[in-house]
Amino acid sequence: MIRASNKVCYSGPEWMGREHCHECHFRQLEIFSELPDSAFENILEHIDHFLYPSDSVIYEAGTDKQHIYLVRHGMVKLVHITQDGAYRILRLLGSGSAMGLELLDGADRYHHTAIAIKQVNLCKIPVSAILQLESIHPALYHSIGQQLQDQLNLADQWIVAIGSGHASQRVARLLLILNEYFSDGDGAFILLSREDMAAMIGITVETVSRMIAEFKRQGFLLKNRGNLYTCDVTAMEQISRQHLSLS
Amino acid sequence: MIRASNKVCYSGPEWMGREHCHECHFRQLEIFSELPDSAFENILEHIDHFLYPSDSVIYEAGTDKQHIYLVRHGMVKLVHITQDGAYRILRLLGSGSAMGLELLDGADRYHHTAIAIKQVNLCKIPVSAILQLESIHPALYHSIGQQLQDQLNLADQWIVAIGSGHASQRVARLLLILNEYFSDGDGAFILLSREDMAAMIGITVETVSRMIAEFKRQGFLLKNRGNLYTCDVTAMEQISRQHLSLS
DNA sequence: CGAGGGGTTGACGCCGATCAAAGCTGGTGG
DNA sequence: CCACCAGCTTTGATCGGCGTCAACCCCTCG
Repeated sequence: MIRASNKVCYSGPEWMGREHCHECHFRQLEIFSELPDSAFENILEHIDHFLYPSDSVIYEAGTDKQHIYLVRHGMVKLVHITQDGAYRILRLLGSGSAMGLELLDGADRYHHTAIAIKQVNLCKIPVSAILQLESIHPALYHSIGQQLQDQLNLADQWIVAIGSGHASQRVARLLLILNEYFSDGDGAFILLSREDMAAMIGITVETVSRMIAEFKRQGFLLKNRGNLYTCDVTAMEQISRQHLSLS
Repeated sequence: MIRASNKVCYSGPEWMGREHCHECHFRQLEIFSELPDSAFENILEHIDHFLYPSDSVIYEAGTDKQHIYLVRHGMVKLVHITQDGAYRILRLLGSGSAMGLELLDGADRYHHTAIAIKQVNLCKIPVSAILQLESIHPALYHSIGQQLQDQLNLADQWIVAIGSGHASQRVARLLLILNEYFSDGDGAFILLSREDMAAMIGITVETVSRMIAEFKRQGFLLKNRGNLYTCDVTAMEQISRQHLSLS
């Protein structure tokens, strides 16, 4: 069982102010893309813009209740922690994703804990501002519905990816997901910690380590620079279908 | 690996007509509960009402594209089938749930295959009718967003339930879900086929059978009548946290 | 330089996949 | 009414993969 790591940090995020909102790509974020300029004039004053360092907690399940968050840049994990301390990563969110949408549908608390993986740049928007915007611009409903649908698709894909197969297959599927959704322009992605990978695909840290090490030895996983890696997509796709036997 | 069973039946559903809509509890279905009576006058003529027998296919991934479905009564499994024939059950839907909502958010095909488990009573509604209703009554956006949120919660719960733990724990969690969401007034629920359970929690048919048989022997799972069972919730909760060792 | 945390590797035992066979049950036809 | 059959369930035997525990390596930071 994977337990919550003690490496999380609760240090406060850096406040980036509000004046950035006018010129920022805010408007290109998915959920606002359909709205006219006029919609923002009275609403911007309520939106804060923050920078969260790696491993910092953005919100915890059951707290706050007042804001939803939009990821402008970076990478966030949504985590479920059970009473006995086991923790599972439910999904990864990147640029353009929204967090905390459950508050818009009558939930009285966050359903997950959100933790930054890479440094995260995000906007914090009061629920009341969203509700107000919705009533004036029904197009926002579409965008939020789209977000929910996207996350549902992610969750479904996750169930398929992790719900069956041997350890090598699950790790291969995880690498394919990282490659597809979280790679930079060069097709390189940050390799997560073994602990995070284990918490995502439901196997132990040691087994993840063995698989990753084996992939490296076989040349399927190559280090670029720093913690950036590229993977052999063809090989991974084959392994994701057919077990790679060690020994 | 669980393969698609050949027991599915493609026999056509029974058409129940349209005249039932006026007096039926249609209006109590979640996604329409907020609309006024007047909203339905011009829309009812487009809504069909069907009865699907057990094991019949309601729709297949990639086909039709024109309708969403509302479950009035019964039980449906949403299934994902991979190219190589492996199949997984993503979730179970009961009364009040909607299927095919992905068509409202720009998807050009169904994302899953929907198959009746028990006999299913449902309404088939053209996408165009929903879009038309939405434009007149924005309250419908709320209901559909709520549906999406509910299904996202289900998927999240599923990931937690099946993504980790020993076989006995997974079976226990599955029984708890059946008991909570799919039991009748007496707290009794239909025990699914071993094959369906296996496809849901990612283990083999034989292992599921061993666990269920053991639960019966220990008195944690009791037969009421027919295929209706009740389970010892306390025992299941304990097992769901701590492995039950055979032998 | 030592301490500490993450990653890697090894040894071992258990759990569950796999293959095989026998029991059960509901449906069909004689 | 019973024999029979097909499909599902249960049970057994075996084996491989992965969890578990432990040791060691490597890198970073104080």
